[in-house]
Amino acid sequence: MGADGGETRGTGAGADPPPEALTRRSGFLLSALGRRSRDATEGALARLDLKPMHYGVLVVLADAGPVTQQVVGARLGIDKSTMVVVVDHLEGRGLVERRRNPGDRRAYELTLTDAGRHTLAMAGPLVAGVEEAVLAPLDEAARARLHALLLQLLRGAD
Amino acid sequence: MGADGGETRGTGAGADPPPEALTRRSGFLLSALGRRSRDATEGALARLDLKPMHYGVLVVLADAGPVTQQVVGARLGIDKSTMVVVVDHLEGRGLVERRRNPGDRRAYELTLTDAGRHTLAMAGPLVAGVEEAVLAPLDEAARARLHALLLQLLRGAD
DNA sequence: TATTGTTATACTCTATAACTATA
DNA sequence: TATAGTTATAGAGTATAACAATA
Repeated sequence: MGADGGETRGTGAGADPPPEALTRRSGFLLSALGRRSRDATEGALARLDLKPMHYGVLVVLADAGPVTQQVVGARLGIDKSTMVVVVDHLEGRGLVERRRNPGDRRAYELTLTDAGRHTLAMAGPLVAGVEEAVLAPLDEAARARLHALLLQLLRGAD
Repeated sequence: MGADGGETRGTGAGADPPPEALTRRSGFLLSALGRRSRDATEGALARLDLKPMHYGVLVVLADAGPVTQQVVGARLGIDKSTMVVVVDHLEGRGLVERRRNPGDRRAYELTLTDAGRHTLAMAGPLVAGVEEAVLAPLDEAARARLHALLLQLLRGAD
């Protein structure tokens, strides 16, 4: 957890507020808001029977074209054994296809199917809607400032 | 996860960067940075044999004085059955004491011991150090802006 | 010998439900 | 009947290690 104290769920739900000694820390806030955003996205994507991880795989494939499981996993920080389960799910639903790479027959090329592109197109607005709800307290200028700061943090530690 | 794609670990570690289609979303960034902050804090507190949740309990007790397990749990969003395990650990190490409440003998009052206060005093700088590392890419003014924005988000959804 | 993907397994975290002792 | 805390259990989520096929 962040500079946390272990908010598990609901820091900001209906429960008592966390003490100022914790909310004073940006690390705690990042952790609490990250969890809130994550949980809300998970709830929204459940309607499409997708977990955030599945959505991420679809996004990477749409973005980077056919690539191997390993490459997708590296982009998302997903372990290769977890990737198997995730791709099994997506393939079982006809959203993704595994094709043996002729050049290296150990590897699969993962490709988006039309159904996968369609599902991704439905998921996008759901994810955007969650973000809209999370960012609701901020006006457009504040959102832009926040995004720039967060991006700087992500990049800075690479 | 945030507006994520399921970064599991290492979005920002040594792996490939996530695609722009994901980093474009503030929700994804919140989720990724929240996890980074959380993991780093967990690593730092491990030296004191504390998890972030344990640290949070100590902070609440230092902040709010003797209160019941239920109250602490509500402040941190920790389930009551999880609270039992957390307090067992803290009590076993002599950092916290359980005292029956004379007014309501079902409830315990949790109190910080001197050892608990001492451990908390050691943990504070560790947590602050993690935050310093996470926020390193930002100067003081940017950190203040970020904190204000995050606080507004946390409060706004209460 | 190293690598892609697979399988089996174990571990952590957390939630749920049933129980106790009080109220 | 309801509440504070406890216990037991089950479910996610994820990591590790051993294995197959290929390089």
